[in-house]
Amino acid sequence: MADKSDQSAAQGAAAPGLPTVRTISEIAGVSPSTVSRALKGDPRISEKTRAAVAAIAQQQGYTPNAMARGLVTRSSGVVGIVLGNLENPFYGELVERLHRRLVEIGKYPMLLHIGGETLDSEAIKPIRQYQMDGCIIAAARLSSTAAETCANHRLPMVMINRVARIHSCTVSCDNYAGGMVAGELLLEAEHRRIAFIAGREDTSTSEDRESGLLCVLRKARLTLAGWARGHYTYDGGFAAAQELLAADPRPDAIFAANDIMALGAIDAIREAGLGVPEDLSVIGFDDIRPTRWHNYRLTTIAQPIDAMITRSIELLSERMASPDLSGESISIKGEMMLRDSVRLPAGFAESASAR
Amino acid sequence: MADKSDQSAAQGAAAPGLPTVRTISEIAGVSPSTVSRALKGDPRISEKTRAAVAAIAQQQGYTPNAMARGLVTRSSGVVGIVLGNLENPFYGELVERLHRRLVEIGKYPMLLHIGGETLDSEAIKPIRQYQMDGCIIAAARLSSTAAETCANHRLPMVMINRVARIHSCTVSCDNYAGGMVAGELLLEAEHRRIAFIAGREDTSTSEDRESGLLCVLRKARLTLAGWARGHYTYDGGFAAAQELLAADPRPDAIFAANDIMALGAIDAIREAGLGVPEDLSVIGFDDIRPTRWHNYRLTTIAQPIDAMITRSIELLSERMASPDLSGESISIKGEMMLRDSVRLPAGFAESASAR
DNA sequence: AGTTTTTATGCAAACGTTTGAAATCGCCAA
DNA sequence: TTGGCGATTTCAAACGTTTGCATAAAAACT
Repeated sequence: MADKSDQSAAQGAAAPGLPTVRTISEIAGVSPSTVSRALKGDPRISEKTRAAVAAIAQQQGYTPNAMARGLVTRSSGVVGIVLGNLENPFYGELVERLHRRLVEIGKYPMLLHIGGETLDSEAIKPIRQYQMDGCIIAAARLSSTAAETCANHRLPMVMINRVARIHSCTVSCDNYAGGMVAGELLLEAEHRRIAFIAGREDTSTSEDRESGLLCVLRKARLTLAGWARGHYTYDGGFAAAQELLAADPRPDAIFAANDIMALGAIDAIREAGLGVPEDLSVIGFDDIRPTRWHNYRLTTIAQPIDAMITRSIELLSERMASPDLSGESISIKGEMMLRDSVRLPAGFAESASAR
Repeated sequence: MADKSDQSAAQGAAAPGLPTVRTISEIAGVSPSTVSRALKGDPRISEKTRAAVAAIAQQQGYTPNAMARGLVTRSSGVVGIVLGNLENPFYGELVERLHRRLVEIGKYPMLLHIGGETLDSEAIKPIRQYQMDGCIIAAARLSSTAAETCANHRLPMVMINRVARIHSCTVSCDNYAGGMVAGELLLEAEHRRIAFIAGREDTSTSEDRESGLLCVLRKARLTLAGWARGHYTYDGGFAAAQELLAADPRPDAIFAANDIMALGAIDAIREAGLGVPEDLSVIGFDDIRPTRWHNYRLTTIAQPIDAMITRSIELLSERMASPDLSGESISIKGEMMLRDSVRLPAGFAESASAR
């Protein structure tokens, strides 16, 4: 009794002292190392003590200190994430599911950056400070020094929705194929004057989607009936559409490099007194939630977000296990979501459907 | 090419050995403690050595290991954040700015949870594991055990957009006043049959906005001309509006507890062949981006996001400095954004304006 | 010159965990 | 009885910082 109160006084003197591995070890009457091993199921520990330790840990509400662990294992359990502009709901949907999957594999996401800008070395400082285990980058570019830093650190890294200039992993939608599918649909709908609204400059997603469209047009011996830049924003899409509508003859269909620009385009078209799809068809890319809003019902190519995340997590996990695996690029086909913004040819009752 | 391989070899030689405080101390010919103090500007260190150490640290690309530091200072530099459903763009805007402000005060945000559900003790585990310095919670509830855990830890915590049941800090828009302003505007526009679309059950935001409206109606000796629940989603708002329109006589104005439901309501009204604002006025709450889309131009009460974040960061900082400060609740008035979804009375040319 | 003060730096012990190597204990065979 | 083996457990040294206290050197008083 004397020794017990003594002990708890010694330990508990610091009042809100959370239980540590030492606390548990003293209660269980074993050494700290045994506690550590018992809790992670090391086969060297007898079942009896394992159970005893586990019970005490549970009862004391013990949780290992991730920083102490990280310090010695040199793995923090933290994964950095970088997101594109959240004005685009696509990234909201992405981060929501990404978060869930990361937690499932025992990693916690730390926000490194949000927004479209290029990542400088300041932005990625926490990667080193917190010895992050890896990094997932959605739609942003790294400055060359930032990329170099990551490479030097052998930081496992996967980029979503952006093909890599640098040696690393990439998961994206098959943008080229998506562009082709969009083009084919518009041709089938008997459009001949097809215009394109591009995203931000120098982004592979926009360029590939455009290339896919151009490929189909070329086969049909057509050329683009208009081209404007919409910067991946609603306002940009709106302005781009206005510009395109000013042409004579005006286009009879618009393919926008993403949904949010397509929505802007629809509004511009309607504000000009024209109808979608009666006067112009519009098709987008991503399949964000607002495309399903009754005012729009935008036909679009859906990015396979879940599949993309699954693959990203796989690639990342593999590289966290063995950092020297080489870079890999995965592209996944998107799915056409037929809604009401494209005037369909009479006999068009294909398998494709959308809700 | 030769120099390139050379460089990478030089880099890779010391390969996994990042510079530590010891590396710097050896180069500088001082002790590790001096380096530590020099780098954080301890006045006991002479200016000369301070400069020398800083130069070497800079040149070696040294960054202190946050985990080692956190272990001894018991402050990790990590702040947990919890977000509501990102389908609502409000949270996207919030997190984007919140991130920026946190980084400014040297804290890094770790994502604890995204979505509307109640936080259980599993979800907040990282708070203890990573010894987080604080936590910012937007629009989610804590389970009672989770709340208890936070309280036990004296975890500095501020809730945004949700008034606290538990003892903690709260920053929100003045929802009651906002509801009144909305009601007053609708009355001034000579509406007499005003309906309300509520959010999720048991959320103070929705309830307060409704109370504000009711207060104004009562003063005008009116009662609610309809009430439906929209669960804070577009689809919910759409369905709620359909329900409200079925009444006879139907309402001539709808106040939705948030913008995204209001947008759904507008679409439902239009789909019913009615016009906004010719046949019904609609007013929302939040001022999310899509309210500015040309198809909607929704009149709404803007939440003062920047001010709310500023205050949140202040409250949090204060409590990280002295954890025993008592809880505090701040509510900030929102601003009416006049757009086109409310039919205005002829002589209405007030100062209020919106772009 | 001796004593006190100031100023600048170093020492060593933490923080909480993991982990390779060493130690203890039965137990069996030689 | 001794040696050896296998199964458990403990020891002690890391990991990279910070920080109270001691120390050394220099400066300022008697």
